[in-house]
Amino acid sequence: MASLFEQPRRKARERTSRDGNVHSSPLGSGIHPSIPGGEGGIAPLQLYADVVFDRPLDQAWTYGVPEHLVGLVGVGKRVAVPLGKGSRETSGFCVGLRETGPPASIQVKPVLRVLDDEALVDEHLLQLTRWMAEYYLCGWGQVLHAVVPAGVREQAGTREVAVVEVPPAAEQPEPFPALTAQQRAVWELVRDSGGAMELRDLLRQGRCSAAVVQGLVKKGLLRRYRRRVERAEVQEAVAEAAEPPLLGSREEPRIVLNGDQQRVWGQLEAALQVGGFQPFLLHGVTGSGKTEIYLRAMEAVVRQGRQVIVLVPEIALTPQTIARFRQRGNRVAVLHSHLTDAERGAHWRRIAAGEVEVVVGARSAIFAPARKLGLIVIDEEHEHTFKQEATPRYHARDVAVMRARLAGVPVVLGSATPSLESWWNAARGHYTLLSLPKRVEARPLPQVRIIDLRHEPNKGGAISMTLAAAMERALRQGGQVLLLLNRRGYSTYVHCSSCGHVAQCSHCDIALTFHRCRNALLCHYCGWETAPYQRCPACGQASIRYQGLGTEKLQAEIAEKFPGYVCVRMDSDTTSRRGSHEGILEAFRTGKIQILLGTQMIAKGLDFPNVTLVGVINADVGLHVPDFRSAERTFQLLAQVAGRAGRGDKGGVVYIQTFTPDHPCIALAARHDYVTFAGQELAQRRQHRYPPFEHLARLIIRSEEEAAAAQFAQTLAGALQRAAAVVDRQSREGGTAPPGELPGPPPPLRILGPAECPIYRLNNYYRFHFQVQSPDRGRLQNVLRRVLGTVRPPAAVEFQIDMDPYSML
DNA sequence: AGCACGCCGACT
DNA sequence: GTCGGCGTGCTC
Repeated sequence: MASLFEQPRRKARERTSRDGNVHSSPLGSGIHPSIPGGEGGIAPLQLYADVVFDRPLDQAWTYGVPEHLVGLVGVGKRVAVPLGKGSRETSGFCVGLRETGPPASIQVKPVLRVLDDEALVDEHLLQLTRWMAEYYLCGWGQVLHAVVPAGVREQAGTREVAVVEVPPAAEQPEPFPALTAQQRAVWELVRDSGGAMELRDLLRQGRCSAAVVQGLVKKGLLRRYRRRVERAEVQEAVAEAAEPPLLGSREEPRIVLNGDQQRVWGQLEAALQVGGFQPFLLHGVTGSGKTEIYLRAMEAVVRQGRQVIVLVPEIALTPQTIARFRQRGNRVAVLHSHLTDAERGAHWRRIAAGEVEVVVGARSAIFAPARKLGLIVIDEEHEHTFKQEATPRYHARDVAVMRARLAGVPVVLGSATPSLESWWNAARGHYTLLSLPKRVEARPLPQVRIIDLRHEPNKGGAISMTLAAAMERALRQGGQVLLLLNRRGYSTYVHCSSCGHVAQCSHCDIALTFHRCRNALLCHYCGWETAPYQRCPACGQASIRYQGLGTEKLQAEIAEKFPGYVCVRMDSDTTSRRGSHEGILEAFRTGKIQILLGTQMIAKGLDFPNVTLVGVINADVGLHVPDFRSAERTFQLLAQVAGRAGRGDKGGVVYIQTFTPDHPCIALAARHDYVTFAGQELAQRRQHRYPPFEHLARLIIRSEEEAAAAQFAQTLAGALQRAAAVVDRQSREGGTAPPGELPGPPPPLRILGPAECPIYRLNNYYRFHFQVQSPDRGRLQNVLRRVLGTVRPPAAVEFQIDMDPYSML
């Protein structure tokens, strides 16, 4: 299949080099020699630039480069060009230069200005973003726009938006023109907003097309102009402090590798010496010393004068790890979500200039402009936070593997509980498996006891007598306790016992959670909040029951049952303030806290040697969500949290409370048996044709108008069928069967849907979705690309494609 | 995405 | 008959 973005090749690269405008050099002088040949009679060659825009356009547009800009343009720089019928000035990325123009039938417009002195992205990042555009089905320019931080582009932290406002009364037309019902509604919306309104918001709120607004502008009832606004997220970031606190830089003694580590390190070291693309899956049980392997690999790469990118799921939870990176004498750039645009831009330039050896960051750090990249590490590769839930909906782990391939460097994916995708890639030989099956210093994995809540005597409350007794014992012996409950709030279910009414969000199909700290009923999906009520709003009876257990209620129970001990709760309610993670973890480390309870954020990567007991209050939370990954998620969570116990000399034990002790993901997590779990789960996935055996895309349709959403879902169903038929026919006629293979029937494309999403109404949107799957990814993408080209949702409806989806709700 | 073009229903 | 709203197609 031909690529969407045919790249002009070699010539362009030679050309840019000759101009002294070498885009692969970091921050060069920015001086561009004038072009020879102007007066000497040699006709200057015409140069053309391929440009992509931050729009859902699936191709590049070719512009002529005027002579005075020939020395300034460059691949990876942004340019201002005229676009569209009105030749409106628009900025885009130059992604190619060449000497042959497009066919004569299209009229070429000129590049107006070159916006950057230096290329913002190098050849590798261009290739990577192009691949992303094709893989995730969005515009190349959109990917570039999302990937290059605002602080790196000009006018950091701002963007230009179209706004409309009602002109002052004196300038309004006289008499007042006649309006359609829709125009009137839209006009009143702007008038009542009391000022200027962003066009995007207006179109969404007014559920109208741009033509309606255009009509109002023509009649003189609205004024339209462009304005530069500061992005909301920048305003937030600026308020935050600059750098994360450095933990005490204790000098770490040189660690001696154990046998397993030596074996694994030997394999990795050899690969690093040879160089070239090599993907590794490092499967090491909790506490097996994966970080030390990363550190050795980093050191080896840095010694070669090259750079390392390390991706971590959540930067706030890894201060210990970062401190260890720094202690090894590396210059480390830590990219986290609290940086201001200016700071982010500064980091970006330092990385590009080679002034940084190690880049540590979450998801987006995979786009760090390391020009001498030598290694990529992804820690906790199974974590879902690597998947971006907004366009472009990329998975940083998959992007990392592609980047490593393009750059020709090794990539290490590490986890105690690998994603089944990665495990399968290792099993089928795509990745090299490295195993650390034992903990360091011959420490045993903690013993796990399952508490069967169906038969457990219970004196009211969430903590069974067995668990309470174990906690008492652990605390008396000076150990610390970690308790996992993966649900925030006090009561997760508020209802009326006389009529059955359930407190629900008025914007979502979601039961509200009572938060006692804020004395409010909260929706965990949209944030809507309402006051708790004494009487049922449906029947008026004073019979409201607060049921269902959350972390707040658990904390209250512990305060009552363990009065002599300090118990702190860690969930997104208590850690929203910057630095609060570090504060709580430091207090736990120094022993000021004896009992730490929290949601899944306490399960990740923490290394506290004095934790001798880990308790899981309810292992079944999350097991029954309608998602093919729920068993995998549950296993990962249990195995990870169990791994927090017994990391010191005192040993440790884990108690898991559950109503379904026989479920494989619980029983096998209790035995620390990832390999068996993965084998069984893969068999299930194969049988049900789920990833990693088939590729899955989710199509999401949403609208505030239920009927409009339903109708477009039907339209889409037809378009999908037709597109699948066309692609089928093409692949049969095109004879694209790989050489050596008989052209068989094309692999089937399964289209499930339309169906209401599991959470049908969310944030006032009614939502439908499709699952489309095929064993052949290219075919899946071709069908969806064709669909994108043939249907356009009406103004009130939004339509998104999520390739390799994680959230199915 | 944003903008112009041209086809159907309410007016002089 | 025309005016103009709103869906459709194109953007080098």
